[in-house]
Amino acid sequence: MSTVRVRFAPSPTGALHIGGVRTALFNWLFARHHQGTFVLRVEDTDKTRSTDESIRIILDGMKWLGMDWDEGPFRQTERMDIYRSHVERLLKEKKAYYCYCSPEELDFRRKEAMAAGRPPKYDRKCLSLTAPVEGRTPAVRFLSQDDGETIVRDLIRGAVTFENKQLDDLIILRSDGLPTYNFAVVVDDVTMHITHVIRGDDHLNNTPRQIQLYQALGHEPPAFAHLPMILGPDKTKLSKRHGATAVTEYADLGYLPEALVNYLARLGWSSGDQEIFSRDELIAKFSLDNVGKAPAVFNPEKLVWLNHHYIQQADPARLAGLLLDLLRKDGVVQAGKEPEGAWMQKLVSILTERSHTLLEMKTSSLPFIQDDITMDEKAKAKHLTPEVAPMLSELAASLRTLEPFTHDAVEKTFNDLVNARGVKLGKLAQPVRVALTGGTVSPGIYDVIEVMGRDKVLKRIEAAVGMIG
RNA sequence: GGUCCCAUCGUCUAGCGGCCUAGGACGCUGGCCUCUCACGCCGGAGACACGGGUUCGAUUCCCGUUGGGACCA
Repeated sequence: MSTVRVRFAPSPTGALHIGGVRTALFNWLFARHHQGTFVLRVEDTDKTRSTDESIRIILDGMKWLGMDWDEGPFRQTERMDIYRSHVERLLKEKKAYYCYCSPEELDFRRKEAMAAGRPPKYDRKCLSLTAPVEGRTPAVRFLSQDDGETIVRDLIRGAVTFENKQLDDLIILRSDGLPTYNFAVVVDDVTMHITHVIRGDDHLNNTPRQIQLYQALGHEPPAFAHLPMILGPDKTKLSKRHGATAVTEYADLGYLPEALVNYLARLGWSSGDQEIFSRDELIAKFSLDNVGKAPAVFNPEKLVWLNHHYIQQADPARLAGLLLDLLRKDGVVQAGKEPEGAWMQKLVSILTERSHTLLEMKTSSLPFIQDDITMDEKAKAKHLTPEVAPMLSELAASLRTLEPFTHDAVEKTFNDLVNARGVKLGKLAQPVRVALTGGTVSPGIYDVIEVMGRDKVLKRIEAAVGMIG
């Protein structure tokens, strides 16, 4: 079997989109599974909408997700000579012809055809031309077959048949000298020796034309695999109005790349009942045979669940680093004045369990990092009442001299205190929690006290007592 | 409008003629655990779009209908 060569070919006209990432992922997994080559190609012929900034964002997104490429990134704008020489060849072989029709004329005739109930297909007016039309720059059209049918043998859909008479002579080179999408793709895939074209479903209708181009160019078409689309909750094509759709946004929202990869892999692909896949498992188990045909709705809740799972699995040192990045970004922590690494890891370890995203973790870390807390008035009214003040004072007194200042020792202090007073633990723990964090939700109170440290703890309990005053 | 694709719980999916009174996961929900919130554990509700065939037997094969999507303009 020949070596597998696949490609991902995004247009740099904006952010790296979730749908695009899934396509990239399946190509990447396919390549890695078969120990093949993964080519990255930037389809930037649309000069008005393509930007270098977009290219950078796309490459960053790929790197963030751990999808490395073996060749490229190639840019179509650097390959114009290649497209033109292929156009020349087709013209010479009479497989293409110049077309001088203006957009207005084409539009008029199209409407005319439709009004007459005929398919709006190019009428080959210019095919019979023997001399150039004065004062006009021609486009080049591909002379397609009008008899028989073209069959797309798709690895996911099976054989899909198109009648050739439905296909019209597509423009391969525009009058401004730029190749059209369908032509550039074919030339690129031929010259880059792509063996498997794995792409979105939205290109299935383009495929028969492309197959004809392969044939005209004298090349065997690659294998095709058309992936089902990813839809928004309203079952239409995923787009901006569905919320976050760019990979970078997920990074900013506090998602781990492995969570996004795992989630995207399971969108349209499955391996029995398994939900959690490591990168290596994905590579080992990925197969086009297990890709579904139906479009999939993007479900943010399941992504959150996976993210939570991967946060639990992640190395605390790594999480501490990511958390620090977020804190720095918000200006909560200044560069050069970061808390000690070991302490950050301890903090992370008590926050991990209830963090579904890094953003959540950042929020819950604030009482431990900042000098001041934001007091939730409702929590204060409910828990910081006059009758708990003496108990809080007593606790502060005990904690002032407690050695060692650890989870277990703090626990003993709490137990002694509530036993002596004959109250339930919650009667003490909740007021302390509110005093220390400003709210009613936090990790276990002994953990909170140990990690927060004696100074902050005493200061805040005393402040709470003062507030009850 | 034409062409093409698709159709299992709300969502992601398993199922490739009998193992299915349809399995798993997210979400929802009842309970347990418990210093709060989570986590975790145990339980529950919840789907084969419809109609014809084929077959001893259809979620599974074929046809049609309906519904959704994409592409071309």
